[in-house]
Amino acid sequence: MLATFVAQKLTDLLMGFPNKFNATQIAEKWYAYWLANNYFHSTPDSRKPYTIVIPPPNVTGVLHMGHMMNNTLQDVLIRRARMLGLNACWVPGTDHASIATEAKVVQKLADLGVNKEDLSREEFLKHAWDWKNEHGDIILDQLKKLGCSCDWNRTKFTLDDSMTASVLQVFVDLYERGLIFRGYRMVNWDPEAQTTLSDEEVVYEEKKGKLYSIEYRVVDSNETVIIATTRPETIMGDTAVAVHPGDERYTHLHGEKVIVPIVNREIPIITDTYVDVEYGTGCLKITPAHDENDKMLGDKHNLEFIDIFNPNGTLNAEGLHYKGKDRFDARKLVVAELKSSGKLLEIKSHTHKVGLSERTKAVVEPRLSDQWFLKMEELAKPALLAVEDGTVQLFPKKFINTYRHWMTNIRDWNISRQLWWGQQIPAYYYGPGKQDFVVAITKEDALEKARKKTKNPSLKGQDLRQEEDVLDTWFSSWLWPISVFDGIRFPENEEIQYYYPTQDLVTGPDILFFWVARMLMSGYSFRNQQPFQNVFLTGLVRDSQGRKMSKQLGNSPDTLALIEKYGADSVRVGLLLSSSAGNDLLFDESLCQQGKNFANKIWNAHRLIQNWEIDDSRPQDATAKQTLIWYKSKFQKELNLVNDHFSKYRISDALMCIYKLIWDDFCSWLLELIKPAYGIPIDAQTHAELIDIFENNLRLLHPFMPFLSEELWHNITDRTKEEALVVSSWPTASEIDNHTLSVFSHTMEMITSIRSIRKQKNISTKVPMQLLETSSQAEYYENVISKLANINSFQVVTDLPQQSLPFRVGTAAYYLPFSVENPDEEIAKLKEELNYQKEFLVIVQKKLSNTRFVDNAPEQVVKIERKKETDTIEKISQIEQQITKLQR
RNA sequence: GGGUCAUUAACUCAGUUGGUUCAGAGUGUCGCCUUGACAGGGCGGAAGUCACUGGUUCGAAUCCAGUAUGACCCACCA
Repeated sequence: MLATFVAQKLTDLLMGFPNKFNATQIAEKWYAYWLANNYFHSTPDSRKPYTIVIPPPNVTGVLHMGHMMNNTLQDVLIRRARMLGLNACWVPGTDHASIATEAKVVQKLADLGVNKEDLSREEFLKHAWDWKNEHGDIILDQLKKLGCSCDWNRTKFTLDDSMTASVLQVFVDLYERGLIFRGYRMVNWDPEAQTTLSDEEVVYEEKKGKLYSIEYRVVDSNETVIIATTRPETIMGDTAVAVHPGDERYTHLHGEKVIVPIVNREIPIITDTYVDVEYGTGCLKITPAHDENDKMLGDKHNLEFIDIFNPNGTLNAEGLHYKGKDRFDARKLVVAELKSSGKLLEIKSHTHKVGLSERTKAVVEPRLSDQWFLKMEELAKPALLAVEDGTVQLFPKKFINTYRHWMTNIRDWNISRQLWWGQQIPAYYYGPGKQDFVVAITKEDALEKARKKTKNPSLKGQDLRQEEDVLDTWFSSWLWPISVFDGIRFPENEEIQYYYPTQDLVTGPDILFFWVARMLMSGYSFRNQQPFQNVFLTGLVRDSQGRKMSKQLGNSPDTLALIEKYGADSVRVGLLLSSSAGNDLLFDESLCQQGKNFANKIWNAHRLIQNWEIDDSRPQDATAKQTLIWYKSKFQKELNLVNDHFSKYRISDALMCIYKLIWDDFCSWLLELIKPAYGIPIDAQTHAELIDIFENNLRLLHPFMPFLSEELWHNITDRTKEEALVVSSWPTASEIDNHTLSVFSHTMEMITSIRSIRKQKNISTKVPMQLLETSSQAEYYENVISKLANINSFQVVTDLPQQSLPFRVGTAAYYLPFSVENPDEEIAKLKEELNYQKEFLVIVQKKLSNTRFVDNAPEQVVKIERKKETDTIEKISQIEQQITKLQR
């Protein structure tokens, strides 16, 4: 026994194809080969382009599950497009991610004992670029491990000179169109990164907090009013107390003043219908500098604005003796002071939503400040229309509603950030304050403009001060599909004309507004055309318990370890098997195992084909010939399905079709039928056709499992053919032989039924099969049944055998002549089935005797019902005969 | 508070215009098999009141209304 085993293993080794393979080796080998042959590189030519721009991952990023999902999908699409003969171009790149990267660099410097404040802008940026040059390509290298076939020669970075040039051009252009302006507004302030954030960069989380009731004494009176607040530390910034004008409890206090505790400032009681009478005491403190709604009231009632915070979230001089304390420490201290002075009446627990900075997780502070804004309303119009009229299609469609809602309620975009890592805003101040400025791409242009504007030709370069702020990261990425082809600086260049608009965009719904919507706006604004035709929105990758993957929970698998363990092909399959468009996917590692099993199955099928001994002199085996004819049609049928799935972005359905085609139809049916008896060589004709078929399987498989398919493509034969699978062609559709398909399918069902009876009755010998000559019959392939169901003869009989085991496929009845050991049991079974059929007949006949059905239902449907009726009657008669036989 | 989507087998999900014997797939599970590609395998089986309640219809997993549960989006009341 051991000897045979060892002999087998030796044979394997000699043949060069052991029953296992090294996925990592294969991946490295072929990725290098593809790169060496420049297969991923695209230049404009006479073919139709198929373009995808990658959603640029942050340079700070490492490959997480979301990236893997996303980029696998893009790679599947781009590889298939390449095989379809399109000029496939996948533009890769990274995003400079200003806040995230700056935070990383600040942290790194801090670890070295260096404060950002001690560095000049230039010195800091040098550190930042060093960091980028060292770490920026990590994620791109990881994408290569996954097999992504990006055109790496085109790799872009949102802070590249060419990209920055586009950004500046756009800024100046929008400014000149009157869409960019400076404004003193309430913005979201991240006290940790010490910058503003756009509304989209604020994430709200439900937090348990406290609601404090504080007593304010009315001036020259013993009366008090009670206000409720979640932020008692902001009382230093209070400049009014508001009540509803119709609230009778406070009518007598209109026009009076109250004293703010601790600061002892007198502030007016104002009336405004904004105040909710029902809520709390109906009395509201107003802190115009630290709350959006309070600012609105402050503007309306001409209230004083008192800003009590420093940019880092500590209190400034307005905070009196709490000056320098952090806002949360100050809160505790203020509460303590109020408590000791008896002004604090009540503390209730209270859950409310708190805005957090998406990048730093710091609690966002509403803060009044001078910032740059972009007016969005006009820009949004064509972008909304494009989605509504179908010029741009969203998959899945459900996102259209969300999109519309956002686009019709769009607010101005705060585009300035108080950071250094990013594009510095090209605005130049020439006066003492920030009132007088010009906007220009270069300092020279700015100087010229400033001279004209001031009518002062002696103005010098050093009189200009460039705006310190940089632009929001998204202000460069919203131009991505245009700027990667230099389409803004050089609108007529060949590249942009050829590649734009791109075809598909694959990204997560979380950046639908951040990015997708804005790209649409910039596309229409700067090229009068949509930037892409289809947007495929993937779901979130969750863990098997449905939880979001996050660092805190530690439930996000190490992606590189997964690739290492299962191989990139298997991980891709694992991800894709469970990813329907737009729905979140619950990732379980077992899916990768399933992918690996599939890879192994294919590997071994190839090994079988490869190791067969071939006999040139033998004529083609009839069963094999028959089976090959069937498989070719089956393949065509599935190919059509796969193409259809692709057109609807049902990528996992497409993969499942291929999975079943290869595993079930190819391996379980075709190979089993073609396989000659042990020791007999295969005929050359069959083998050659088999290789053709296997190659076609590999073509279908390639977009999903690029590495393994490429490896087998080169292993399987040395005939002349396309040089590599990656640049070979996707199978083309051809005729389907429906007759063969249906006969084969009937045959397969018969085989399954016979096997089932064999299992039940524990029959392992060869048996004959009988059928009544009077019975209606379907076509089937005897040789196939003989081989796979161990049937040795097919007898047509005039009378039902006395003792037999019947089975039925459709309406065709067949019998295995066996003595029935326990007729009663069989009769009982048959009677049960008889009852079912009779009941079914009643239902069908009831339907058919209903004139409303016959009159209203489409003819085809009625016809089908009539067929059901005749079929069922025939079945009933068969079963009754079988019962009668057994009863004798 | 406003809105969107979902709920189908143990799990993850399909189910297209309401109509095919429509209740499906993959995984898992159970039983049997195993020296000739693959135990990461083969063969066969079991498994669901389509969330619930009504309605429309000749006919509902599918359409409508309501309820429950969950997810997400938007806006936020101190």
